[in-house]
Amino acid sequence: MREIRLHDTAAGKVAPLVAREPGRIGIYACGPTVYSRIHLGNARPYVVFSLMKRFLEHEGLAVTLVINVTDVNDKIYTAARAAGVPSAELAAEMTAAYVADTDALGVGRPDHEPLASETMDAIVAYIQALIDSDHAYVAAHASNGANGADGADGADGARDVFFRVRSDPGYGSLSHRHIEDMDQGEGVEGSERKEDPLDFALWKARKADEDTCWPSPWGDGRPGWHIECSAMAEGLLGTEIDIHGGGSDLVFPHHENEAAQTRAARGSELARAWVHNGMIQATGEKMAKSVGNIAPLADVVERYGPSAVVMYLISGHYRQPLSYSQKALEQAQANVTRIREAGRRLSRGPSPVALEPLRDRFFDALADDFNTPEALSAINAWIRAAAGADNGLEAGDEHLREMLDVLGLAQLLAAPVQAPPEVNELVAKREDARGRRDFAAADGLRAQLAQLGWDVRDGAAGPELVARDPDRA
RNA sequence: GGCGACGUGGCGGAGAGGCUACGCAGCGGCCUGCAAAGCCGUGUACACCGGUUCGAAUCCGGUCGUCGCCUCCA
Repeated sequence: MREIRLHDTAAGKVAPLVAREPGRIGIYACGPTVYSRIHLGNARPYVVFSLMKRFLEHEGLAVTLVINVTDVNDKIYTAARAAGVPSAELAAEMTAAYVADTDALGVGRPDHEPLASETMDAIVAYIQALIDSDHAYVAAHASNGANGADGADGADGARDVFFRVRSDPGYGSLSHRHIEDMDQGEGVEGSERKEDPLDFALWKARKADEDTCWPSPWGDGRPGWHIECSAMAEGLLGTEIDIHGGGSDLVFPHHENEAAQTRAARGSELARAWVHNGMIQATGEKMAKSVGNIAPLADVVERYGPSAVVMYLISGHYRQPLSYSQKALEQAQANVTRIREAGRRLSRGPSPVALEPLRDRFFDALADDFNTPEALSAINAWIRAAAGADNGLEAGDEHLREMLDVLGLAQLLAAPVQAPPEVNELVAKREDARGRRDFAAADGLRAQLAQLGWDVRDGAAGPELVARDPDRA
């Protein structure tokens, strides 16, 4: 088996992936907060870690991929209020939309997709463990509502619980920053109840305008953002997870806090390797809902097709920023078309042994910090070589299928769609016209066929029908 | 202000001390009634200024610029 190397944010370098348990790899990636439809930027980690799983499986490892859904969160409350629907309803609706939107990409589903709302017992127990070990504390005063809108806030005695950041000597080791260097911004919600401005919330006492809450030893409330991931990840994968991933914007504070919680409560690291993908940029900056430069995933898939979207996402190295533009997606579409055309010229079956080095180059590239652009380059080289041999007529598609499958693009080699009878009739009429050298009539029929979504290519072996854009049915 | 990335040919985007990916677009050719698809050929790029070296786009220092994080964020 190849040695697989990945960039670990904590170590700050590319290092060999050594499975916690031989032959098995657990991956936990942070998924979306479901308060609206996801955008292209949210899709990047989904695709990166899904494809990483496929690659590791190809290398003979048993992989468990977990991508969580944050369905309890301030933004959800805010969005639900604005929409005039219960927050749980909005969250459920957007979770379903997220599943549909990512399903459309065709790269597979994670093995587990835990919801924060369904992990409450474990979250509460986790917080209790942190309190018991003195790494967390219950706020001295009941929350009185940050907005002061309702004097009854917290009257039931519900309290916030905070994590004592300075109690973790390892704090900052993931994001490589020192506590002293941090802006200790004031004015953050709940700051007056914290012992230290650095501390972050594990449990938030229920506010009057929040329509969901869960019971706890500290009163009704809900979990903070970071604790849910520690709890969900541990519940499904344990600690010292092989790979913990997400967008690079999560390194601090989200992942730093997760790591601190796990060290404090369990005495071990949450993850052995932290893998972060770069941001997608639009209009020169990070694509984000708060910036307003987002491209909803569903729209992009609708417009360019799922294969082109996946191709676009792997056209750059996962750790680098990736620019979003119409042109970039169109290029990805052209690349997809090129591969599909190549597949058309291949027979089904074993590939020439002489092409194995190119296939190996593909997998070696992925083993080297998941270098998809280099891997794509190997595919192109393979295609060129395969096509060069007897016009490609003798080459089988096995290698190409194997490579594309890891990228979630094997559908590009799907058998061509059969044309309906009326289309074939038009082709026959056109052949007739061509036989009479009535090219005006022939060209007219070709235009008609194009209207119906079929291209005709006149080859030595007769006309070939090609469905236009089968990726966008 | 602190921490960290990055500046590559028209565009996207790898790589990396000497062997100068790959794709898209363009151009020329073959094929074709014309197309389409394909094939062949074609572009000597690495922000700037110094330094190290026989040799640097690749290492070191500086300059300029862009981006990310430090606050919710994939």
